[in-house]
Amino acid sequence: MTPAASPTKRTLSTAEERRETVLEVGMSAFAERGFLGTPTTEIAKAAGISQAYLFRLFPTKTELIVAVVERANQRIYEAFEAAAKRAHAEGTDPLEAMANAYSALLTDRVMLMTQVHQHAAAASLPEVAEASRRWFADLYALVQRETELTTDDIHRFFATGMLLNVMAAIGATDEHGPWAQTLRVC
Amino acid sequence: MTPAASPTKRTLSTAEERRETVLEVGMSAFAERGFLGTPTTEIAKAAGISQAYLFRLFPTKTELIVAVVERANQRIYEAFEAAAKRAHAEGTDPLEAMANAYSALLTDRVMLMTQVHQHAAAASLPEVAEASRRWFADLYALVQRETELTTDDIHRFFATGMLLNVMAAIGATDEHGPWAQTLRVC
DNA sequence: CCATCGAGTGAGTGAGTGCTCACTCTTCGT
DNA sequence: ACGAAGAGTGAGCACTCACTCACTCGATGG
Repeated sequence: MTPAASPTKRTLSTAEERRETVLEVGMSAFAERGFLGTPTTEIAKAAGISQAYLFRLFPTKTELIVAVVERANQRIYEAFEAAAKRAHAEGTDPLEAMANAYSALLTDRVMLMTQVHQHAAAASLPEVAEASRRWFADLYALVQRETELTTDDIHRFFATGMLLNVMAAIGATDEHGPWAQTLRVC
Repeated sequence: MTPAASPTKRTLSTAEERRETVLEVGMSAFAERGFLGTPTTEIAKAAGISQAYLFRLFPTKTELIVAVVERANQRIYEAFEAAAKRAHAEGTDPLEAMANAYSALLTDRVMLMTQVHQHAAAASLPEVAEASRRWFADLYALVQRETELTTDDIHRFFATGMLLNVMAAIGATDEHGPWAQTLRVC
């Protein structure tokens, strides 16, 4: 049983690779049923590892939740950053670019629901609340730096984003009537 | 052990009175730790009844959750309605009156968190999503009828409300910096 | 070839958790 | 005075959940 051939073929993954997988499938799972509503067994199964090993990678469920939240927020930040950079290079409106980037992210139900669950979980998990605030501050600074808009416009920008979150979360579509059509516009 | 005296004194409550109490303390309990995070035992204890009886009053936990959500939404609607009526009588701006009414409601942490948890729970509980949509539609109709504003202004009104929700949920206060000061204004 | 170490798991465990059932005690109309 | 209807509960069932431990096995350097 000498593994003479295929020197780069690994049957075991590194812990870091596994953590990566767990974060990814964990985010999906949490998005569907919420942080408390999703058991760790389910995430372990989806990641293709035992629950016991999941707890070696993330010592508590809370730590996994916080890691998922951090990653989702980071992804939003990077999308905004890239959109602004592109807009500047192309000479188009950076705010519009960022708004479009956010809309695009929200079409991914996983990102959307992670946002909403994050805000709900902030009440019981101080680490989540802290992370939310930190990324809000960073995002605000980014928008302010890249657009040089008035605080009033920036307020409107974020407010619209939060309304979009809620509309999507409660499943409001244009068919539900004029109210949904009006409130779902960016 | 004859209860000879005190003929009008009732030691038992009616089921309706109990349901009322359960709704009230249930809303508080759910607000703190979320719908899934709050066990029914805790609510029963807070309401001063056995868990067994709680399940006679509300046959499933989900039914209790939906009842709590309905009540919170109804309270918001009534607050808006009263504010608009008062504004019309006094000749002041009805939109401003409703905005103030909402701000006042949000100072009650129970109402605030019930809103946020409702939006998060909408993903897993279709009844909650349906209730959210129904009350949003009613609220929209009310604002439109009472203010005769452009859809753009109504959009801004609701968007601001949702942003306020989130800011409060993640515990953002003015001390957290200029971003919080800007985004927390109505 | 072997020692060492990191990857990985089967099989739990104790503390809940929603919900049920058989039963008791009050109230109230007649 | 009595009996039906309603208020109310103790005890527990069936199941789930986060988390643990003793253990196996594959990879890698010397």
